[in-house]
Amino acid sequence: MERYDPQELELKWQAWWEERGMYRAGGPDDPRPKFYALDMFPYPSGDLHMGHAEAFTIGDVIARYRWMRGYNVLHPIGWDAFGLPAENAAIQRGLHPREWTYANIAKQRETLRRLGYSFDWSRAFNTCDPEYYRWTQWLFLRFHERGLAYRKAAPVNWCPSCKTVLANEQVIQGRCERCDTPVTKRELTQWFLKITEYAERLLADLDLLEGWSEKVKTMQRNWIGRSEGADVVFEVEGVGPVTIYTTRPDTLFGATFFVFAPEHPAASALATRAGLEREFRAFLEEVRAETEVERLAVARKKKAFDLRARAINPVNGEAIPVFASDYVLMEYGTGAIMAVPAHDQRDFEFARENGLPIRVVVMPPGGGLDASTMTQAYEGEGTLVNSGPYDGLPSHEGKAAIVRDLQARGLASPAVRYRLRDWLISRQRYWGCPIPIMHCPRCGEVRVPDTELPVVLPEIKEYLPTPEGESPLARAEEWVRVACPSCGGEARRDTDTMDTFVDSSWYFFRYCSPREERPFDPAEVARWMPVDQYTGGIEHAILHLLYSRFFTKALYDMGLVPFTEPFPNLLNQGMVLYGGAAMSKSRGNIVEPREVIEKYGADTLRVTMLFAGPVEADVDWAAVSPEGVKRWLGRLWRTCLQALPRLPAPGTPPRGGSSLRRAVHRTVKEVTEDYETFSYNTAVAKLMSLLGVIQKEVTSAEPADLREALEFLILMLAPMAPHITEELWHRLGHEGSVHEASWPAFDPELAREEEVTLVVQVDGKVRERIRVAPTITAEEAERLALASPRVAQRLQGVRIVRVVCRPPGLVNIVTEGG
RNA sequence: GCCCGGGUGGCGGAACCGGUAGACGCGGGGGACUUAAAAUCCUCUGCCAGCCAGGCGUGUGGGUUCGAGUCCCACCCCGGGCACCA
Repeated sequence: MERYDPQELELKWQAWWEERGMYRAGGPDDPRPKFYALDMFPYPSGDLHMGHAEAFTIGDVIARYRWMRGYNVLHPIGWDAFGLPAENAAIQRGLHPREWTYANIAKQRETLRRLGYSFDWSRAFNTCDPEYYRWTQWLFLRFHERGLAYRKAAPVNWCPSCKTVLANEQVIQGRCERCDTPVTKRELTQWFLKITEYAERLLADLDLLEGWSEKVKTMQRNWIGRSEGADVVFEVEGVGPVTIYTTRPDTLFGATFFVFAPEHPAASALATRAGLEREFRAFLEEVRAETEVERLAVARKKKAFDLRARAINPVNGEAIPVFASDYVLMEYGTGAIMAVPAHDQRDFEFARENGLPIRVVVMPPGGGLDASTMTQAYEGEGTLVNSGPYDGLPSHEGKAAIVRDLQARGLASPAVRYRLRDWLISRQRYWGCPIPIMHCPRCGEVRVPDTELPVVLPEIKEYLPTPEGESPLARAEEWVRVACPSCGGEARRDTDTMDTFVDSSWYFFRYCSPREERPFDPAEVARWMPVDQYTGGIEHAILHLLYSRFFTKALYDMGLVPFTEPFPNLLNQGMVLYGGAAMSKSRGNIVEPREVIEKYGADTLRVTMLFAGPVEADVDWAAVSPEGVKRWLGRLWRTCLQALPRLPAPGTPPRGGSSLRRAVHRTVKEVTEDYETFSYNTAVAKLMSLLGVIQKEVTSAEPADLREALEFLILMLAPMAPHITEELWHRLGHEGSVHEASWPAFDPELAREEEVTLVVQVDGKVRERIRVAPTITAEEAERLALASPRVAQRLQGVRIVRVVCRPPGLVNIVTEGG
C-alpha cells in the first residue's frame, strides 16, 4: 500500500490552493454572512517560532471552520515591522534595519505558507511600508487636531541601554520590557496620546466584552486603576492653597504632616524660601539618579527633605510640618499628599523614620488601637475617634460628612483618579514611523499637510541611537530642514519616531481595504468589523489590547467608525514551553517549527498543538507527542486506502441506522459543539475514537455507510489537518477542495443513544452496571436494579430506607445505617 | 498585601446541570507478524490486595446532599497581573 508521505503531499496542495486563490475574502456582493477571523500579526524578529505556530494554527482552524459553515471569511495577515527589537537585532548583526526586517518577513511568509494557513495573501502589508505608515501619520494628525496628541515636559521612563524613552506599559517591574535594563527617570519633552481622557470608557466598556476572559479584563481594570476620593485644599505657608487627593477623607483629623513630590514646583520654592536651595538641588539629584528598581525595593528608607514650612489642615486648623519625599509621585493625583501615619502604611513608615507624631482617628471594630504601641498602620474601616464633631461615625459616613462640610466651605470636592497615564509615544530611535510635525520658530508646532504625507523615513548611514537621547533622524540635516507651510520661514521636522504600538493600534482596520487611498474605506470597515474572533497571546493584555480599544473609541468620536469596541471576542492561547520553561537561546531548548515540519509534516505539527490541551493552557512541547499524532494520521491514511475499493460512487446515500452510522452522527454532533467552544483537544480525541470504530468495520460495513463515515471524519478533520484531508477527499473521488465542502450535518435521530448504562449504587457506591434503553421508566429501572444478583446480595439482611431513581442513568438504594 | 486563574494516574489531559473519576493520547508491561529490526496489529496499565470479592483514591481539613473532582466554609501550594497610585 502507498505510504503516507506528508512532505510531498503538503507542498502539492499548498501550490494548488494558491493557484486557485482559495482564501480570498468575498467582495461586497458576497451573499454569505461575514466572519472576520483575526490573528495578532507577527513581529519579524527572526523566523517563526513555536508560539506563532500554535497561535496561527488555532486562528486557522477558526477561519477554516467558518468557511465550511458557509461564511464569507476575512482571514488576513501582515507584519508589525517597525520598532526597537528589529532595530536592535539589525544593529547587532551590522545590518540596516530595513534589510533585516524584510528578510525576516520573507522567511516568516515562507514558513506560514508551509504550515498551510488559509490567509488572504492579497491583503498582506507591513507597517514599515510607506503606503501603510502614511496613514499612521494621517491618523496622528487627526489626534493632534483634537488635542489627543500633545507634547509636554515630564519625568519619563528612560532605558539607558535602548537609549530611548518608554511608555509606562513597557516598564515591567522597573525594567525595560525589551532588554530588562533597570529604567531611570528623565525630565524630557515628549509626545503623548491622551488615553487618560478615555479612562472611564475603557473601564466601563470592559463589561460589554463578554467574549473576553475575566483574566484579561481584570488586568485592564487593574491597569486603569480607578479610585474614588476627594480633592482637599490645604493652605501651605509661603505657597498658598495646595490641593491634595485622598481616598480616605475620613482620616483627615489624623494628618500629622504634609508631603510634596520632589518635582513639585512648590517644593523647590519652599526650599529656596528656607535658604536651602543648594541642599534641595542635591536632594533632587539624588532622587533622579535612583532607578525604578531601587525606588521599588521593599526594605528601603524613604528619602526625606524638611521644607521648614507649615500646612494648615482645613478640618481643624492645625499647622503640620511640610516635607518633600520620593514616596510621593508627581505623576499621580496632585503630586502632594496629606500624611496620616496611623492609617497609611507608607506614611507610618515615614513617620517612624523621621520621628513624626502618629494619631489614631479610626478605631477598628475590636477597638484597642493605640498610637504608641502600633507596629503598622491600620488601613481598614472603623469608627471615627479624635475627629471632633465626627467622632462616633462609621468610616463611610465620616467620609461623606467631612467632604460635604469642607465642600460647603469651598475646600474640598469629590474626585475620581486613575492610575493610567497618558501614552508616551515618541521614541529617539531610527526604525519607526516619523512624527509628521514641524517646529517653526514663529508658528510653533505645525502639522505636515495631509497632501505631503507620507513623511518618509530618511535614508541615513548613522542610524545608531545617540547616547544623549537625541533621535538619529536629527542627523539627516537636509531632511530636517523644511519650509514652514504656514509662514514660509525655516522650520525643522520633529525627529522622533512613534512607538511600534501606534502602528499596531489600527492595522485591523487597514485589512478591510488594504490598498485604499485613505486609512480605510468606511464602507468596508462597516462590512467587516468588528472582528468576530481575535486570537493571540495574553502578553498583549494591557499593551496592544488597551491601545487598540483607545484608538477605536477615538475614531468613533471622530465619526470614522460606527462602533466603540474592535474585538468583542478574544481568545488567548497559552504559551509554548519546553521542559516547563520558555524556549530561549540561553537555555538551549529551542524547537523550531521548521524542524518539526521536516520531521513530521505540517498537519502533524498542527494537530499536535491542538491535541495537547485546552487552547488557553500552555503547551509543553517536551510533554506532547507528535509521534502519536503522526501514527494516527497514518492510520487514517491506511484505513481510507483500504476502504477505497469497496466504496460506492460519491453521493451514494447511506440508509438505515447501523451502529457505524450512529457512531458517526453522534461524533458529528459532539465535535461540532467542540469546534464552537474551541475545545479542539477533545474534538481530536473523539475523531480518534471514531477512526477506531471505522477501522473495526472497514471490511464488513455497508459500503455506503463506510463512505459516509470516512467522508464525515475527513470533513471534521479538515480545518485542523488541511493537507491530508484534501488528499484523501480527492482520492475518495471528489473534484473540488475539501475546504470548500460543507460541514457535515448530523441526523438527530441517529445521534441519539440507543442504549445507555444504568448505574446501580447501594449507599452511593457503584455495585452494578446494566445496559438499558434511554426511555426506561423509573419503575422499570428500580425493578432491574433490585433484580441484580450482586445488588440483592448486598441487600440481604438490611432495610431499604429509600430508593433514588434518576432514569435512565442511575438508581441509588439507600439502606438503614448505610 | 489586593485581584484573577489553577491543583485529577508515571506524563499531556477527559468528565454536560452534583449522578460510572481517569475519555483520548504519550510512556511502560506482555504478545503476534518478521531470520532480525523498523513499521503495523492485539492486549494489559490509578493505588493496595496473587485471582475473585473488596478497600482506598481528584492539594488539606470540615460542611451540605441519597450521592461531591464539581456546591459552601477555612487553609496549603503553584501560575499570572497590580502594587510607595495617597
